[in-house]
Amino acid sequence: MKIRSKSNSNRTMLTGHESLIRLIGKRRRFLPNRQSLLSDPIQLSSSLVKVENGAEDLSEERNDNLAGTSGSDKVTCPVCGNKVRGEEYMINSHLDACLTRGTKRKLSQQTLLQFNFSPRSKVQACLTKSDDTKSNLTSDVNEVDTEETDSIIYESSSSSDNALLVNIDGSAEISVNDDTVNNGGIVNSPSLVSEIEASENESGDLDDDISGKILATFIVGRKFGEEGELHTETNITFCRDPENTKDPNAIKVLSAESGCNKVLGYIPRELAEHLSKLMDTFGLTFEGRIMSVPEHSHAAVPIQIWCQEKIPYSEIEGEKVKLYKSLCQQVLATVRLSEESPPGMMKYQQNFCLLLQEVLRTTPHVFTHDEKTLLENFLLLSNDSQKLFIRLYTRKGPWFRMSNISYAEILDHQSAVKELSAGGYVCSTETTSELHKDDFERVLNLLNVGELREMLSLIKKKHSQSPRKQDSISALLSSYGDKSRSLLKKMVLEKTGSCIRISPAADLLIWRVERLFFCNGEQDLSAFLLVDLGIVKYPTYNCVITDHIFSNRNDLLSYEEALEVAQIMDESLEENNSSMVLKCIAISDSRISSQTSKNLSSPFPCFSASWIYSKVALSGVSFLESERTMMQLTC
DNA sequence: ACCGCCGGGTGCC
DNA sequence: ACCGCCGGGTGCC
Repeated sequence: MKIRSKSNSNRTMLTGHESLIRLIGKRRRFLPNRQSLLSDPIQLSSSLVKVENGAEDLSEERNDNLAGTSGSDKVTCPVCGNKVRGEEYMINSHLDACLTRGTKRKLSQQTLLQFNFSPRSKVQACLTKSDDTKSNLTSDVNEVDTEETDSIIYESSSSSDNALLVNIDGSAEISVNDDTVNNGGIVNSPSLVSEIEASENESGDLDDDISGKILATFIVGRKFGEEGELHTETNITFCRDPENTKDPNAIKVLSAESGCNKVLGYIPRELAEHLSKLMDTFGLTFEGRIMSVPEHSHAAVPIQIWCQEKIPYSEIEGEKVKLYKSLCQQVLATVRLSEESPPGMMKYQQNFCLLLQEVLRTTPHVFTHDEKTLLENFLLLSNDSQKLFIRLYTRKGPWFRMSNISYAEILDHQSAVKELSAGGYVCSTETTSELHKDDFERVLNLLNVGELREMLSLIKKKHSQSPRKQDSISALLSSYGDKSRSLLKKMVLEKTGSCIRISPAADLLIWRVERLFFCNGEQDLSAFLLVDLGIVKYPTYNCVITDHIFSNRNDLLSYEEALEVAQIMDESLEENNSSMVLKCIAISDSRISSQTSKNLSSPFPCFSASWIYSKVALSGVSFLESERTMMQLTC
């Protein structure tokens, strides 16, 4: 293998590694195919020769991506702004170093490469995001000049970094078109949109004044107010809470009965965003009443609100009339949107179900019949079951002691487990006759140190009182050999009580659904919460899907397998495990050569297995090069 | 969630 | 262990 650069390639060990990390996203705790991948016999020595050649090709390809950087052309690093020599691994090393600086990764190398270093490449847009279905989001898919795209991308990404994680072999265009606006889309922030909307409002619809209208919404944030009994038909009033640290637009809900002193909760923030301006700027006051009282003390309470006052249009200036009407429209649109959410549903639950429905709607062709059934049936489960499943899915687990599980919003945990278990969504030690070895050890880990010590003391042996939990566990395991293992299992389960986990099948399937929905491995359900809390705001756009990212199930499966190899490579690089790095290179090499032209025909090459494997091989080779250089230096 | 915060588990540095 | 520290769970004004 040729050492490419005398001084620079060894400066960082991360060459190419960063882009691999981006492809992988969050590491999976369990790789379903880890064993089979690694036990697959591959001729290491012979394929390595090929890999060397392959690596040359790959780096050529990468340099092509860096368009126009042949020879000693200089390019401007988009991160630090410095001029960098555009040759060989210099750019990669530089970018890796730049991106690794600090702990926060705001920019992705891939994005940077595409948007800044390939000015001549044709653009093919892709849509990925749809996690904010509250907004009408438009991303047109068409070919545009890259220069133009660059500017759009940069503007948008400053306000919403993740929205444009567009990993296609090209780039993306976000456009806000007039249709969106006229459809009454909710507009959160971009001033561009508000202006258009304000100017095109005279379209004659009657939805521009809320005076006299009854709006249905909810009381939320009840845990922040005074706990107290609520009653249907109670009259309520509203009061601005500009001092609120979490949201300057906050609107308190007060009980009208008890002299307006009791804070019942707040208006949902999306609605308060607009209502507060109506209250502040136009002095509107609202009243309302409680429609029904939910069973859970923290659940949203359905209410109706209205405003009696009329705005005397003749007395205010034209500009203000426009603002007023636009605010009213936004309020009405927000209310309409929230009407779709069934009562008693938690937000995370709504989001999860929406994600499921969306994926079932857009990519049914990648699932087997059984998988589709499992997903569809989830939507039919009871509220309790859905909530419990989602809560557990987002936790680390995989095993949980039932005695440790308790959620305020779930009424009956036991029957939820029963239903989930019957549907194959969770496994329970109650219903599983024989625990697998790995599973047993994970369950054993659920015991705390005290409990473990207690168990150890039952054995006559003078145990060495090591305070370490892992020591106690291995002591226990070795005390009970294979023969008495079932006895140990029984004792442990007696201590833990009933334990449950998400079933491996459901776990894998939901992971796949998330991956399909977000088109990356970085985002998960928490992305919804981020939007709900207003921590990130995405621009308004519509998804126009022109092509399936995965044309069939097999493409998806081999892509997933490639991601597993990528993760193994990532882990191996991290722990400097050269032999495993070699192994991954060999796997990648054999996969690439067995499905050569596939990625060329795909409309979205970076969602192909070959693409992943090329990155795996590239980062592996870079690692080995660095290692070699280091060795030379130390000799 | 890239935050803050809380609260449990853990250990003799 | 009446500490610090680590790491998981959580968040809907």
